[in-house]
Amino acid sequence: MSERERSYHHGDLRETLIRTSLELISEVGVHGFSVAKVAKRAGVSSGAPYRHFPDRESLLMEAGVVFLNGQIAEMRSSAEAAGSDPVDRLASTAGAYVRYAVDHFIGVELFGALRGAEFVPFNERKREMIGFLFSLTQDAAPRATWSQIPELMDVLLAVSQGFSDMYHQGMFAQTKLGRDEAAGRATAAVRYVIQGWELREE
Amino acid sequence: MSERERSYHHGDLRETLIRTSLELISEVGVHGFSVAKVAKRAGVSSGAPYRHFPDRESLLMEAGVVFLNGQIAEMRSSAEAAGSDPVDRLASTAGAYVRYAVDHFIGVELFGALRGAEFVPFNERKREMIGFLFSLTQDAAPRATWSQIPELMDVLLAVSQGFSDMYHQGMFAQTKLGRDEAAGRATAAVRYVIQGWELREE
DNA sequence: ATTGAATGTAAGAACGCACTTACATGATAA
DNA sequence: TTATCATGTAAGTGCGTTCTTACATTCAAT
Repeated sequence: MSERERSYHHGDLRETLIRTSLELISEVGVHGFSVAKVAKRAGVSSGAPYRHFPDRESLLMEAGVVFLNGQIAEMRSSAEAAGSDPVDRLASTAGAYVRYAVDHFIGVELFGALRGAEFVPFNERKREMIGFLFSLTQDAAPRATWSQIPELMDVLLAVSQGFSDMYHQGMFAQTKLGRDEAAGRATAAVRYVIQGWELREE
Repeated sequence: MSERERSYHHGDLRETLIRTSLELISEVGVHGFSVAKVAKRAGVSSGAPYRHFPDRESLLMEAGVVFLNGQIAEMRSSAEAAGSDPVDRLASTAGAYVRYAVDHFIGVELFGALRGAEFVPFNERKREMIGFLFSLTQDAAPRATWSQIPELMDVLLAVSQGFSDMYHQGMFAQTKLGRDEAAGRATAAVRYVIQGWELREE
């Protein structure tokens, strides 16, 4: 493979560029992502990516799709590992969300950059994640009506995304917070939210 | 004043640039902020801002300070208006946080851009806000130990910041969410968190 | 073996950016 | 009035960006 990477024709540049994009983003953030940097890091000329992606956004979107795939997979396996209690499953999933986002240095900005109807595969993955969270939330809050579930889910998403972004931007009151601590706080916060929601007055 | 703005010497360019920066940011976000755009919008040459600010970051920081001042003021008056119940005060403050952030289109990215010891006035305002939230949290969760308060406060910040950023990036499950609805959900979420936290097992 | 398509390179156009320099203007104070 | 200084302008430097164009190389099918 490393021999192939040295030859004139790379052989697998498309996938390499996507992987390299995620690697770059994990260091400089979505905001610092650029086609030129990715190309340089992949050891290829700055025009080469345009043989595989029509423009910058398309490459970013493909990377975003791979990111969401990985995040969803982590969330699913984390829910599985949490056992059968629905609140455990939901809380654990939120922790996985934060861990994955922190590890990849990807925050809410990705969703801002790829908002719009033109990013079809990304939107599909987004819907998949939302559907998964929806069913988890449904199980964890069985008293919730059909219209309350998205509201509750938005709270849980806000907590998870908030922790990810705050970590990502060094915004915690007491710094020195590790990845797993941040994720742990998110799982605890989800429990608080669910428990507090259960005893609201309607 | 409009006469003054037309004359060769503006007369109050420094303050105008700060106001214009916030106006620009509220439309294009912190990421889209640039000295050139601010200068153009203020009707002044692109070099003029450098008579008042040494570099881009300094202007951004001054705008950030004004933003935080306004946000803190809104939070304080919102807490005041909420009455004497400490949970009401805290929840209402979170709503004010979200409303102000949404109105100004400023999210967690600002804290990322202005992280660092060199931004002294900004850090002072940050500390002021944290101190205010700390005391509110303390009142709302009287059972919390000294070390638990920052943890709980981080959850509340994550919720508020998460709602702001998600709104800001169009990331809600059901869109068509207005500013006040987003803020309302944040206040509700804070209540859930506090109530859920109160009945945790230690 | 030859040819054509896919995929790489090198170079550069066109742009926006932060910031600088030389000069112009106008307020202020002697 | 005149000199000084703060504050504006015009123009430009240098960089990084996206994306294009003309050409080079290699692979694959005939």
